[in-house]
Amino acid sequence: MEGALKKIRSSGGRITKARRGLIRVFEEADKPLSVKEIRRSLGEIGVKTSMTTVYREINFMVKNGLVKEVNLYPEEKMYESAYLVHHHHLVCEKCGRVEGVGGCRLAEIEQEMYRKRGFRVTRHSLEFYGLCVECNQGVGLMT
Amino acid sequence: MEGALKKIRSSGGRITKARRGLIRVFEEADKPLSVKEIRRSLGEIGVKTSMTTVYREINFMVKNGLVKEVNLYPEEKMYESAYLVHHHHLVCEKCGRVEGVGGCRLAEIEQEMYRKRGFRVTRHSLEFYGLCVECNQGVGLMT
DNA sequence: ATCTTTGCAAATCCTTTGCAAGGTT
DNA sequence: AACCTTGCAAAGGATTTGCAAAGAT
Repeated sequence: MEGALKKIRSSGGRITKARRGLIRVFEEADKPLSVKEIRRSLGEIGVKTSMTTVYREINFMVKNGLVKEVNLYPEEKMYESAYLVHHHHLVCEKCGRVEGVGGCRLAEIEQEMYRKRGFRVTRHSLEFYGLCVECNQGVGLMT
Repeated sequence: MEGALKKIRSSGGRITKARRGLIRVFEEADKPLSVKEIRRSLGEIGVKTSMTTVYREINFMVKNGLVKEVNLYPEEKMYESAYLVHHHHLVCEKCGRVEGVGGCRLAEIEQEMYRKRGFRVTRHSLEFYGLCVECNQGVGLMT
């Protein structure tokens, strides 16, 4: 929260209800959110805003490094806090649940990209799709 | 080409100029294409069509397993042939070039997701972003 | 001949922008 | 007081849909 407020101030921005609300929404979110979900979440904590403001403020927060875009679905942009530690996503294609997983092991592969192809990797995006524990119950079991 | 035509027929579809053209475009593409690029590529091989048809036929081809959606940028859907062998993408953030890389080593990690969390991974999407060989020239060198 | 595909125009949906009013510093 | 942010209405784009004409089998 503090770091976020500081970034806003140092970019010449003001601390408004919408921004406080957004910071809180992203702090409390346990998965990436779509623009609509963000607006709904704001509403749930008593911050009423227009879609216009949500769009504008999300862009502001992305530009200032408070929030990151996440590429889960080709249909819809999702956003999550930029303060989360690096992780990947497990997306259940049945119920839609999204979990984060830490323990990234791509560093070695990235170095190899540089050695073998001269491509200097600065970031990556990795998502797994499938069935979560609950949706997977009984699938493939011989009963 | 043959496999593709067969899939179209077996889904009750007809072999039209647009579809032949699309199959050729995807066979010859060396990177994922946006809807606009697809239309342009069609034009270049002499297949004039409307945007409407491009949208409709791409969706048809995705639904019938000829083409896959690729999640390179949150801004824009991209498409590539579903007949390519599994690969990931290297996206240069300076010049926009996109290369494919084979040699996926995520199988073990996927098994671990199942053992440790019960999540059954069926597919994944991995893209690397950074600077390609050419754009990387001289960067970081002490001259 | 029958059923599918095409392209236009219109409809929809999502996102951005201009601007006057209100909020923050 | 100066400057930033908000929300409305309107504009701009992208994608989808209805429908009559053209095309494929």
